[in-house]
Amino acid sequence: MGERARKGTRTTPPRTGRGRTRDPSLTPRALAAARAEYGRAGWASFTLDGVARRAGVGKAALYRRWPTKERLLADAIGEHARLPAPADTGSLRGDARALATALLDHFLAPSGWVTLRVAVDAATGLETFASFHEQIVRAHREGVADMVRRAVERGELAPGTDTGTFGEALYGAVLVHAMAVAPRRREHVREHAGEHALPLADFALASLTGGADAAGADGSSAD
Amino acid sequence: MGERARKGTRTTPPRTGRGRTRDPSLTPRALAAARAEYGRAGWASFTLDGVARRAGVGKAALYRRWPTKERLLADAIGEHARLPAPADTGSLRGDARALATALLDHFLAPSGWVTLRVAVDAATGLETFASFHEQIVRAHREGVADMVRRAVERGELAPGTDTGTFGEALYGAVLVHAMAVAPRRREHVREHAGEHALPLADFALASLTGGADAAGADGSSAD
Amino acid sequence: MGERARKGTRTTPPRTGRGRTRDPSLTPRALAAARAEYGRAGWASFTLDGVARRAGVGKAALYRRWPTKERLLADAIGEHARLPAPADTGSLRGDARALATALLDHFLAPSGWVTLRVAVDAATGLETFASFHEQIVRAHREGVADMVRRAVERGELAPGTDTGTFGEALYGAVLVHAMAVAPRRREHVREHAGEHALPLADFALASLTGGADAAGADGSSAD
Amino acid sequence: MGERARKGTRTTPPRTGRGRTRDPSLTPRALAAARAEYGRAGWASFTLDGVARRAGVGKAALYRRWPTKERLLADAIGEHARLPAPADTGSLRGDARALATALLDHFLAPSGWVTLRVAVDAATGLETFASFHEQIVRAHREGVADMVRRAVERGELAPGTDTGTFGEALYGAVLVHAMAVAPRRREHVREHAGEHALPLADFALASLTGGADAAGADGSSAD
DNA sequence: ACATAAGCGAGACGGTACGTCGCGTCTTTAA
DNA sequence: TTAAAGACGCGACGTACCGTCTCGCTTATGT
Repeated sequence: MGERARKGTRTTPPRTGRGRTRDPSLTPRALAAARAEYGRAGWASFTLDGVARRAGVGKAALYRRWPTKERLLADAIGEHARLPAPADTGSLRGDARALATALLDHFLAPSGWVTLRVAVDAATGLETFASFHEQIVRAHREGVADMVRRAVERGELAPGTDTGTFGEALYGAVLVHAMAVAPRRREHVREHAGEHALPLADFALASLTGGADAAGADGSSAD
Repeated sequence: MGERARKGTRTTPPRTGRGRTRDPSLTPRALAAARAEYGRAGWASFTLDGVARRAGVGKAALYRRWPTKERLLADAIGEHARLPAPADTGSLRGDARALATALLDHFLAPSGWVTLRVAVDAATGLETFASFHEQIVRAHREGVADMVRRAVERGELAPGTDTGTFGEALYGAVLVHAMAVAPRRREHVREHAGEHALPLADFALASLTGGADAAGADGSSAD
Repeated sequence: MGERARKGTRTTPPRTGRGRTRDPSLTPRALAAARAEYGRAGWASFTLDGVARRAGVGKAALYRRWPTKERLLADAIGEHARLPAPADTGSLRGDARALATALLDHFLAPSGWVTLRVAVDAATGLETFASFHEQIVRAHREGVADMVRRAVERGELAPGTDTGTFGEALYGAVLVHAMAVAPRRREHVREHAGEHALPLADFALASLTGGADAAGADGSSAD
Repeated sequence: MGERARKGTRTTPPRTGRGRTRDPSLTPRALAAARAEYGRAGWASFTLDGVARRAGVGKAALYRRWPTKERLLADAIGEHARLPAPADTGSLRGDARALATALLDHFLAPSGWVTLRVAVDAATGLETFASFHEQIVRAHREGVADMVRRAVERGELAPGTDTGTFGEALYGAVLVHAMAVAPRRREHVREHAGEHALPLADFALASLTGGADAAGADGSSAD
């Protein structure tokens, strides 16, 4: 998924075969230049002209690969501009804790705000971000659904357990927690992401398991 | 606090007397225009020319009051971007449900995205938004703490209950829920904010209270 | 007419009074820079970026005054980018010869081709040049009509003489004569514009007056 | 001359043998596309990308045949932008009228403006159009000379009649007449080219025949 | 027959200029 | 002195062409 997904953020490289092939060395050069420019003084110094000049590349070549400045930066800043998906650790609690830790690490990474920004723009309804919006929704909806399905198969949860609210609470708690971190403490907290994430995961789990019989009857997933 | 704080951010506050007096209606007009422009599409669409045009004001008048774009926005947002704070409804459940409903309504309101955008910008670490960052933290931290304190006083919760994670889960769940709403359904969901907010509040409460008395009666399927 | 007409080629400087007045020193600076850039290597080296840089001026200031590169150049190259109109010399022959000489000088001037180019574009039907088209038509139609009217009043021509064909023949002959001059000889011919123009004027006059008094004394057929 | 000259403008003409032979249909396709693009809005709209696209041809194929844009245009125009030459109708008046009609039709034709545009560019002094310039000169000079020579042989004109000014007046009058036609009337006027051309031809003839004895004596060459 | 070599449409490449827009400042007239 | 209006120098934006350079393919020879 990593490879394929990353490709997806760039423009259609459909390659029917016709025409000169895109220089494969150009993309990483551009990304490196983008990181360098961004690193100089943040978004304000992040100029496409600057990136192109530094990379020794034409602006057109950049626009051929990324539709907007933001998407270039997201790609440059990396893999992390994509919401983490749950992994299978063998137990529901393990899955939830791992997911919460990964999410917290993601949001606190230097590149994390790109995700947030794009998420907000996507939610705003800008047509450009429509597809990204779906990705976000799926990340916390289908992703969590899988996690819960595995738990049900293991017998950890009763069938029919509501997954929507659980996912929202889990992702949301981590998100708000990350946003509440003072800027200068972000790096420190990130290094101890696990410790911060544990209570968040456990809080969500407590409601899911402890309150299963109470809240499970109504399968209403408000949408 | 509003008055004092707002004045403080502007330049040379009073005037000794000579010459034309500053138009007192200009400042609020400019702030309203700033909010409108920012809400349109975020920082990218937040243009001083645009604000001046919309407010029917000269750019010089803006620079006479705020030293930078950022400060104008911070001042503009300070008033209306305040996250809803819990109210006292007489019961913890009532407080939580009211808060969740108010939050959801807030995030889904046309102006609600200003909060999110600024939150993101604040999380970015821009110095300009440092003060705003604190406000957000307080909103979900101290605000919820008050709510929980009241519940403890009522005997609904045991003393020493953890409030931080509860607040993060509650605010976060509502936030993610709002972000997951498809753009064209925002208005509709907002009109039924209560139905959507209930499961979110109850989910967070279940974990807090142990899930014993989680709301089972309502099988309301929002939407 | 010169002053007013030249102003007309620039964008509406209507000046209601509000706002900063346009820097009056900027226009001549820009025109000088335009001439310099154009002189470097002709149209190919005539770049708006270059003009702006050389003049120490923003591109926007240029676009505020001239709608297109071509119009800037036309203005820069000068007064001569406007078709000469007949003057009153006291006799029809004098008028015609003066007009032919002025026209030939105009077309052979370094700036003359701008007139031609715009004339062609205007004739093509491009909306932009619609008004310019009218000016050209008037120049050889009404202008010549005045000249003929004066001749009729003097008794040099019979009333009701056809002026349209005369004007077309006169302007056209000069135009084609100018176009036929080899590029490297343009300057030289221009210095002897009178000698070249005389036969052209006389030829047209001969047809108009019946050829009875065509100039025989100076039999110069230029080149 | 057409064949030889055209070949000369292209690069390395022949081919020893090896490799795929050049597509003989490509050159005319490219030239037609070039004319179409140039006719659209002149040099400004004359784009190699556009020519290639319209002709369904790769840019490299164009550069393989013509070293520069200018040379391609010159070649493209060389064929069709040729000014009409006088035909032998049996009488001077018939020749002149036929020529004027053909010229007017030419200038009013959708492709006619190519002649004008190139004429202007040629007059500009661009080296590229030097050869085209000569062609224009010959068209109205040698062509008309032939016409007059025939008239002299028929006894319609006295030997030694000045032909240069006559040609310039005739070609020029038609040219200016065509340029003065309002864009939306071009088609209509073109359908009645004969009626419009008659007075122009007759005007020039009147001067030539009526004023022959007055203006014919001089053989002086100014310059 | 089959390698060799050129031609072909397509289109990516590094550049340069385009015309527009926003910044933060400055300058005008009117109140 | 403040206000609205708007011009100013600057510089980034995203687009379009330039002339060059691969691509994968098609066509013609020469072996």
